[in-house]
Amino acid sequence: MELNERKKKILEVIIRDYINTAEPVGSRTLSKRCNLGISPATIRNEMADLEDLGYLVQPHTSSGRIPTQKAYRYYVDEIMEIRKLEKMIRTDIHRGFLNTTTELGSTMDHTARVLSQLTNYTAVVLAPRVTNFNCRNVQIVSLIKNRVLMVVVTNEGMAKNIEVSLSQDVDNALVLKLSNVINGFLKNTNLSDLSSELVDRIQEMTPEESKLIHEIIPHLKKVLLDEDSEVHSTGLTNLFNYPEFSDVNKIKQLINLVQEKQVLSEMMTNNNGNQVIRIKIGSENDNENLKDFSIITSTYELDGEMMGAFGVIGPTRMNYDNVSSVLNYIRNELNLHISNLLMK
Amino acid sequence: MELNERKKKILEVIIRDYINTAEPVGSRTLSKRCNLGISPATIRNEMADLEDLGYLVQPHTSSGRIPTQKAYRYYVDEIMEIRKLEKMIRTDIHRGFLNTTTELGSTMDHTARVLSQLTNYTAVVLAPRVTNFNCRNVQIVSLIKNRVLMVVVTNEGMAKNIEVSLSQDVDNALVLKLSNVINGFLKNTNLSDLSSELVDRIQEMTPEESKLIHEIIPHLKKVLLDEDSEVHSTGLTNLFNYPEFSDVNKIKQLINLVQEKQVLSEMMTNNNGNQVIRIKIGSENDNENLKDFSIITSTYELDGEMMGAFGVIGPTRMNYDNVSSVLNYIRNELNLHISNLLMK
DNA sequence: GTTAGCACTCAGTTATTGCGAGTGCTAATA
DNA sequence: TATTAGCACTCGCAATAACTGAGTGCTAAC
Repeated sequence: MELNERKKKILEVIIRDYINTAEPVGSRTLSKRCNLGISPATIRNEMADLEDLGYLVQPHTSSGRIPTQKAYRYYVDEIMEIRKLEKMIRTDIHRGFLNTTTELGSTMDHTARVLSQLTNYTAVVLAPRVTNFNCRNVQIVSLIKNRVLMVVVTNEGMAKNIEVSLSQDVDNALVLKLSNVINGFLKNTNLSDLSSELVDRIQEMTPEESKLIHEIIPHLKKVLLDEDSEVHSTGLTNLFNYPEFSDVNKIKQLINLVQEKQVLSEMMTNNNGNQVIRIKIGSENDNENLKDFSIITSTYELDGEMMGAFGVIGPTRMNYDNVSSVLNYIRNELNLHISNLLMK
Repeated sequence: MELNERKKKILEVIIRDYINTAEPVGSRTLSKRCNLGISPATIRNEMADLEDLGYLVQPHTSSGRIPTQKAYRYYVDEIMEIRKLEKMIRTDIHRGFLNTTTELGSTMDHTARVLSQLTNYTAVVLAPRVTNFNCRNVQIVSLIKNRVLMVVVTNEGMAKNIEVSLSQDVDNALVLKLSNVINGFLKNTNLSDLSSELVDRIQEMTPEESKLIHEIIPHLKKVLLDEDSEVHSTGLTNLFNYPEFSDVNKIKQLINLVQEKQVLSEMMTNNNGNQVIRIKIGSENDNENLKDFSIITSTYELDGEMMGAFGVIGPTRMNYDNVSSVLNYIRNELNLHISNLLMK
């Protein structure tokens, strides 16, 4: 399956050209562009070979060739290299991160914005999921009458808020009591372990407290397990400028995809292979709505532990090396920034 | 400018028909549909009159007529009536609100979803802005090292969270001190009045406290004044099904509009005329991006005071009476629900 | 005032043609 | 043997022409 140098070169030029123009590439254009000093006729022969091998197809008999998914995969694996970004862009990005506010959510938004600007595709960023971490403490703030706000804080200093209406009004004393009880069983437990059985183990509760706690737990669970709020995306309209998205149905498909935050979230976190930059091309994606797209993702970490993911969605005719290079750099920046923001 | 009964009837049928089909209405079709027992020829005469008066236009010489913006305005003002929704739908909506969780944000989301489902257009809901209310107290939760979370609670029991990184680490004692100081000047002040001068009036501060407070204030301002988080919208893709949105540019325009949350927010709250249901047709909208759309909005209240707004964006060929009727009912439900949720 | 009849208009569809970019094949060439 | 020039062929696409039909305005009769 190994291609000789010339075939490889020709394939590379075709892919690069098609990524830029979205037009099928013909032998004449190619002959001028690839600087190999070979005639269109020779190139035609090579192209026919590449077509036999499954790297190229013709949209119709008398047109130029376009790369197949297999070609993109070959390009990604064997040809392209992750570049170091230009100094100027690097410092731009770096400064941008320094200027972001101190809130986690806005850092995520910023990342998404930078990603979509630098790539001209749609960016998705997943914030760290609070349920991956251990609870340090829970603070309860009385709002009014029977409503309270619970603030769950992890050891790393991440916070999540849950509003709850209880079946009875609360006063300061009750807030304090509830607070003690909840802290009693949540402290230092992993937030994904939240279960009612856990609560039952606590013995020192009055019936009243027990009742209220059992009202609270479902809310707590629901909000903590809710993935939607962790998904930040931008640059949806970027894609509309590409000719492959002049079809309204494809746009619909895309919008639906981006709105299904849970699906996005799953898709970006299932990391098979442990590569730093993961590339899924067209039908390599499990999700049906993504069959026509490519997605490149990466992750950011804190003390070597995966915190979240981020990536870019675009057409299969995606500028793979630029996106990979950008992701690679952003990853470093994000790691840096997150470790300043959170602490283990 | 007053139209006689027959012209009025004809105009009504044309508008209704065009709203349903998006096709220009011809005299023959109309003659069958309007049951006035008049021939196409007569209708042609009447239509010519209506065109002269500015209520109708022909897309091209030999086609049927479509209503002008003036016609829609006439329809809205003089013809249509706000209906009472069917019993079944009413109870459906009512039950839906009862089932929403106790959190304000999710009530807003639910409202948006119901609106877009019932109207098949795009729904926008504005949550109450915390800056319209008086602060009851501020709670500070230490997150980690130099980071704290401030929870601002209003007298009505609304809460807003602000994450802040300070220039130095905080311990419990410092949190308590800061908490006292901030409560000292925020308690019972209107949250929009937040200014640095306010802070200067407080005398009993150590230089350290003063420094930290001055670090906090800008964040506080920024988050409290931020309107973006108050805007909930759904049903963007609903509009794509209408033939007027088969054009990608119009879709882009729409998406940009919905993403500019601040603009949306302003647009929906500037209430000139104090009507319960406000209808803006096409170019009646100030915003350039909305010139091709119609928007119907309403507001919800607590103790007679305006809390927020909600509404529907659609084509100028909008089903004005259905949307108005739905908004009218939702308004009541929302008022009810909000007064259960918040308290004055 | 209303209507039937008729000539006219014009967007949209279908059919026809010509163009051009591109191919595969073959025979000549290095 | 690999490369290339030449040539006939293919086929999408754009431009043009012809056709269709829904709808109009006008006029004359009712």
